[in-house]
Amino acid sequence: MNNKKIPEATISRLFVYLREVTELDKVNIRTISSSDLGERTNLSDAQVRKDLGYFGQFGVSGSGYAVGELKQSLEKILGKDKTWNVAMVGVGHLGSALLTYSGFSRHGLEIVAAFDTDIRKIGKTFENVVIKPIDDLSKIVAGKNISLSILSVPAREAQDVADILIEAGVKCILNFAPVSLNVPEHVKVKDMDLSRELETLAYFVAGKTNGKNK
Amino acid sequence: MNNKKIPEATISRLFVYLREVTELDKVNIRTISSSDLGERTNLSDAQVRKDLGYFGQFGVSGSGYAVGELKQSLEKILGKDKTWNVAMVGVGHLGSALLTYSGFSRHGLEIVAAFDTDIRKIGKTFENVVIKPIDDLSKIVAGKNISLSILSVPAREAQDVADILIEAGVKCILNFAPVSLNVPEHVKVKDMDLSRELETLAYFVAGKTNGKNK
DNA sequence: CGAAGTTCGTGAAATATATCACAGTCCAAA
DNA sequence: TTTGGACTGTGATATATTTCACGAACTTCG
Repeated sequence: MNNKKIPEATISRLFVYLREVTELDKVNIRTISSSDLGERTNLSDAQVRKDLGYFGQFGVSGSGYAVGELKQSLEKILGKDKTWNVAMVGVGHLGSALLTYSGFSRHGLEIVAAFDTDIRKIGKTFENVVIKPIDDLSKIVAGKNISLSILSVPAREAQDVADILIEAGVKCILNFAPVSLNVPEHVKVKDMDLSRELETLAYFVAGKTNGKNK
Repeated sequence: MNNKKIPEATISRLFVYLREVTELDKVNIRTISSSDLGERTNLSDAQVRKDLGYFGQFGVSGSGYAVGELKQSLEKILGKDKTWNVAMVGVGHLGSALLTYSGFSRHGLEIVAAFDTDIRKIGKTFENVVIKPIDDLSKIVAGKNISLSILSVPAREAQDVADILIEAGVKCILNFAPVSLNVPEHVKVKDMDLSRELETLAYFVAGKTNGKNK
């Protein structure tokens, strides 16, 4: 194990490796080399080894990585023994879709509270989560020890809601609103700007391809 | 204007700048400096100037950038005079939420076709888009000149569907399925793995904060 | 008009990240 | 055991991206 700062991209890839070895484990594959794992994840063998190398030595020269062990190690590193409570703010189309999305809980992410300003939505239930008014956010977030949040409110409300979340003690925001949030140092935001991502992809194939003039 | 390869991150930020100058334009602010624009987007002034510098000289020493001109230039650079047809595959919770999401069309992204394998969904309409069977995908994608796609099918089907999309001529995939897609060189994929993003955020605040042991 | 103060544009430096390449380790087979 | 082949772990190298820093351009004001 070395002490260098670990790139965020490395952590993100670790989850991909974990996903892969979990699959391998299911089908009783016992061993995998960095190059095979790289092939399955569209990464280079060196990248795989380097990423894992930040956390210790998991491999065996000559044969590769023991799938079961690597899976356990990754789970340990990534805190898969933990469960995270998540607050959802903004229960529109996207928010309600995410509330009913079972993928989160499979990964130890439990949406335990949901909030909206729309009085017509308050009191409704999605997947056992009752929608509460934003005014209750602070109390509930503190009470349920929530440090992760998903923000899917309209752009114009996003900053205000983010401020409330942060004030309440939330440390991470997965931000679906197309705005640049201003947050203090200790809070991490990941922007999920769907239009922007799609447009950015489009940029790189434009010319070669077929957007239409308006 | 220089000829160096332009980072993808730069392009992505250009959309952010455009969003910002569009706001500024609405409220009749005529001029903005790189440092002010940086502050509004949580980026450094140098980053702003460098990004814009890839595409020419838009600024005026001493006063900054003319908002209207910069807006027009960015729109030009980013192909905002074009409209993109988008295919949506997989109309589950998430897919249908995205179909009814108006944010795309505001950005020149029109979802003009939607597909699913579930016979119960086929024929239903969301926002004027009729859900078609995957078997029709190839014909429709070619016919409507679609080069962008959103993939929100279950993980196990994702690669097969991606292959079909690519075969049909799609060039970009916004991939919500938690799998590493294998695609040819000329196709661009952006993974939107919501759980992974949230978990990656969580990793960096863990310890300082409060995931619970299972 | 000239001086003081802004702000841009951009090479150069710094930092971050990914790839290379190979010594050393391990396995399998005879 | 010994040999050949497979594979890891990791410094060194290469590439990519961001930040620095400063000359030149422009604006404003007296």
